[in-house]
Amino acid sequence: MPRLPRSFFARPTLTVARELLGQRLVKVERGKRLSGLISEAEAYIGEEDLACHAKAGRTPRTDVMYRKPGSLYVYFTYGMHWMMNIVTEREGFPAAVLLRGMIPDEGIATMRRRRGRRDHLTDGPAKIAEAMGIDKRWNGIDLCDPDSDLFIEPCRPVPDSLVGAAPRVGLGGAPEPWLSQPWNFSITRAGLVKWGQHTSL
DNA sequence: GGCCCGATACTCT
DNA sequence: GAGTATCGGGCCC
Repeated sequence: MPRLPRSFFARPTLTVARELLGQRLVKVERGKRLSGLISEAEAYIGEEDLACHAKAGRTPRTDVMYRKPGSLYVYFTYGMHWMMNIVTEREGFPAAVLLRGMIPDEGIATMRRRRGRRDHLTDGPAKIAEAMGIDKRWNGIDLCDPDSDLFIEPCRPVPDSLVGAAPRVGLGGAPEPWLSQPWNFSITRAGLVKWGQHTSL
């Protein structure tokens, strides 16, 4: 199975976030594939970015952000939700892309079961993690290791005309300019239609 | 569709 | 002890 190589993630985080749109997130469970196309991704870049967890430096939680690109950073928030991020740039520099939206494709019945048969399967970061069965056990795994059961498969590129950039979501009181940086990338609603996808997004 | 709010436990101060 | 890169239910359009 083809998977995006480390060289894809070892680039500027904004580039990686933008280019992750339209790529396929795949998890193999007991030989069965769960997958979806990434529709929204958000960049967090370095200790200077005061919206980034690494603003507090290297701690037990943020340690993975300093590791090699292509590592998975999974963290827990609001007392109940897991979030998936992919580490970017060079080893030693803390940056990552948060996966915020996905168009479900393979294994939808499994995702629906995990999501309690709710309609909105993967239109939010915690929903993706729940539908894909990702929790702390997956923190630190390497998506570029040919043996890992989680990876990004190259798929259809999304043209710029179908992509929007916006401020990042849920940052609350983060100071400027970080609060307003347009570091959230998504396939627009019109773009989703053009893609022929019909989802709850 | 929208707004409001409570749940819930981990992380760092 | 405060804050949190969210979600879903209740309610009202």
